[in-house]
Amino acid sequence: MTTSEIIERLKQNKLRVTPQRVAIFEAIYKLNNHPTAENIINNIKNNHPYISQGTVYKVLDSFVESNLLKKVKTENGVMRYDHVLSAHHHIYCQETDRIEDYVDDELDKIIHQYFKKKKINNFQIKDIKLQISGTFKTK
Amino acid sequence: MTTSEIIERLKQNKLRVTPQRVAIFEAIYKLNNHPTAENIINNIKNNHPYISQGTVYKVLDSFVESNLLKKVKTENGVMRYDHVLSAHHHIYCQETDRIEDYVDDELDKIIHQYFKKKKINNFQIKDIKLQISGTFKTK
DNA sequence: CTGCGTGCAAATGGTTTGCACTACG
DNA sequence: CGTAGTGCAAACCATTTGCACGCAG
Repeated sequence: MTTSEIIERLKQNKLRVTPQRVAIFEAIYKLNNHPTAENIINNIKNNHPYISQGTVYKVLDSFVESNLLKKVKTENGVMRYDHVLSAHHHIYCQETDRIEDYVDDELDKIIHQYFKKKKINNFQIKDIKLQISGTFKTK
Repeated sequence: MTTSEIIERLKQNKLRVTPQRVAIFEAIYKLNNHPTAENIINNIKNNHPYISQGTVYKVLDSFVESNLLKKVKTENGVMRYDHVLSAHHHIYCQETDRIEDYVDDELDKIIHQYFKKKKINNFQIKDIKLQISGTFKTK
């Protein structure tokens, strides 16, 4: 994603284009493994040494507000920011703490059909997410 | 669960029996909706005014260590403690913040079979949890 | 020029920790 | 009795907030 595309993206969402916002946007797309706020701050510091972490949090919130990102809460309670917007599940590696997205329409269909037949008492399902935990094989 | 059963349970797990531990154990079984540490502290204060919250956290950790409880981290980042030990999923009500357990062997079987056929690249699955979000119907 | 965005530093809040004291076994 | 458990208060740490200043539109 180029800088001008990012600027376009921000404008579309009626967000003022500031160097900080652009830098944060770039960082998230560069670090495309669900970075934490800390990851983002560190990544930005390389190119843009002057950015305050309060701002990073505020910008991230504004991105979430505008649906450019999703906030994901992890096992150990730190937020991660996810730029994949379509519905997807998460694969979580217990050893390396890595999170990968997992999209599987077939699986979604199976689960969806299952719950079509089998209702849960007095509950209206809006969304189902899987968390698949395990380890990456280091072949 | 009676007090003597609780004491038995603690002994089985080689945990010293103290009034604090018994009180916390009781509270968790009374508040059987995945209480937070805060819920537990408030509940205990009614009968046992003198208990420090540091202790509550330590006791909860020791219970988790001994597999008497499971720690669950929720959307908004607070820990909840869950005394259901068998594998289960969670139903999360977006309106009331309520969490219910959901056990469904048939569903587990379907998902398990699905992943038997369809492997995920270089990943060994240890555990799959569903988070079912939605709202309880207020008939 | 007007107000949104930024930087800074202080506040927050759930959880953890260190240490002296207590009481279980 | 000795050691694990407790109470207390201070520390932690990711995140949030308040406010004065700066820059985008």
